[in-house]
Amino acid sequence: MENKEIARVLWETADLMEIAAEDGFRIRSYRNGATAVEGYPERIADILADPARKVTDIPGIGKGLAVVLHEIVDHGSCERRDLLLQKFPPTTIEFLKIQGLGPKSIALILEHYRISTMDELERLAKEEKLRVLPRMGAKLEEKVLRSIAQYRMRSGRYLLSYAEAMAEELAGILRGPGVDRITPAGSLRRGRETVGDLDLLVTGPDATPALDRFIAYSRVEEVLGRGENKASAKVGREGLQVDVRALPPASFGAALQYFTGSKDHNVSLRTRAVRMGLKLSEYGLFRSEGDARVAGETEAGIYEALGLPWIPPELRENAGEIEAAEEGRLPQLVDLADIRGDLHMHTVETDGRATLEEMAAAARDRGYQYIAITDHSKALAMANGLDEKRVVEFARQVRQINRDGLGIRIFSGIECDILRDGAMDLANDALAELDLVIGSVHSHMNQESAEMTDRLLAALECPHLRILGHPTGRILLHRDPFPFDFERVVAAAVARGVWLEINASPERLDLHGPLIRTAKAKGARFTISTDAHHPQHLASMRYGVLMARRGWLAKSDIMNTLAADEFAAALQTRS
DNA sequence: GCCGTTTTCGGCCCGACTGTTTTCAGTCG
Repeated sequence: MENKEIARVLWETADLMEIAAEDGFRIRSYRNGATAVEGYPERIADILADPARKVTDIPGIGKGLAVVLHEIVDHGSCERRDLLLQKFPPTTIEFLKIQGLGPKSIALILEHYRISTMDELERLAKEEKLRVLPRMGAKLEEKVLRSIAQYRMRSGRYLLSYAEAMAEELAGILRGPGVDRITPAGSLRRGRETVGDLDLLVTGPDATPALDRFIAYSRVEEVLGRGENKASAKVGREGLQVDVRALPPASFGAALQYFTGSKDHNVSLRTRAVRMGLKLSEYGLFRSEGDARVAGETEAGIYEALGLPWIPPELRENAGEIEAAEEGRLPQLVDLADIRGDLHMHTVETDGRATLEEMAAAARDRGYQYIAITDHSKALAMANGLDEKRVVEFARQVRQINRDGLGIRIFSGIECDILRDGAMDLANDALAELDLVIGSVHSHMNQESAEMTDRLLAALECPHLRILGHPTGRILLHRDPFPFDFERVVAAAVARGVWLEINASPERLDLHGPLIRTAKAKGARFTISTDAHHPQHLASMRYGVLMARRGWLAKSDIMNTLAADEFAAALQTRS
């Protein structure tokens, strides 16, 4: 059993405990334990199996959770969870995702009505049966119905990071004699921030046995189909649909192109082929007359035969990329290797899980020249945000660290809350002490568009603000972006020399491709940052780079591709 | 349930908003 699965059981148990109104601190311990397990570099199952090792050496795991971990690894669940599930069916945990419903309300509803599915919850709200319960009213019913609608729209999609991990896991299963390459296609390959299903292409002289290995894999929950060249199944507890295709090397390029999509891109490409007297399918590029094969072994060969340079998958959204390719205007897209520093991260000073030194060491190991430490400001009380006094002390400390030399340059920074009226959460003279101020919205996200726009415009007036953090505030599959006049805010940011963050956290990926393109057209400059709360999160940079590529950005559009001295100089000047 | 310890128990992250109240519980971040 992998750490992720163990953590998942712990998270779920904690949710159930919350609905059951168990002790809050115990619930917290379960969640801490889940985080610890999830992020642990070794397999917990291995440690448990080794009599010379103790899981209780892991911070956050004590005697109690050690027993629980044994139970989970041995039979996939623990006693506490099993007992709770008798009272609250597993589907009711999903109710926690409905805005306006917390554990107390869910417990109350379940006390009065025997329901277990989202449909039944929806019916209760529609039939005005929630408002008869204490502390519930018409407004709540409305909110619940709205939120269920959103929930439905999101369900069936998965985070890019989840799909990517699944693709890697399955590649390990598919690999074998006769298999040369295993390549994810579809929206995962295009770097879309969420993925509906996973397409894996397997090629080699004898690729079909890989389909058997796939079907036999222990994490396959339900086989949907198995043909000669294709197998489909739902994999993992979340039921991600995976299609595995076995392909002969001769048509691999054509299949990769076809299954990468997007559908609209392919339609345009096929239309183009027809105009040229050709015919494009997943089997290759052929002459319309006579069926002679023109290309198919490689993707590049297909594009070339169509008179185009190879188009990076991130651009294949039929959003002008074919025209640009034709005219030789495809951008030289930024690469992960271009990134020289990470400009948004948290430490134990607020809600991060590692010290400044640990984050710096991890960044240095990634080959970065610099980082900015940007903990939260005081408005985020739950995160123990920094007040003016702590900010000034922190800036002094960073200056000292840079004198001592950690092998990487540290910029002192802050992720300062933008308050509801657009004021910054910290006084200007404190912000002036810092090298880099990110301004972010973390509260009152339900403001009307006009109000939110004014709020952001007001924040941009702050002379110390350099970066607008996660500009739309969205949390993927969980919270929609808050409404505001994006173009007006971008125009103001450009005018004031404020850069836009591309937040690389896989739950955010904010900004995304289309907004990035809009902003670039208005002259915006960008930073890509991970918002890391743990050294491992620094690896999320690649997702941010994917967003930038989907936004057609080149290295020169992104400030943290600059060398340390150039970046420091850029911080000094308002461009 | 974890942790730390002045070793066996007390502290652990809190403030604001919302809708439902009629003085505040529950949700959210």
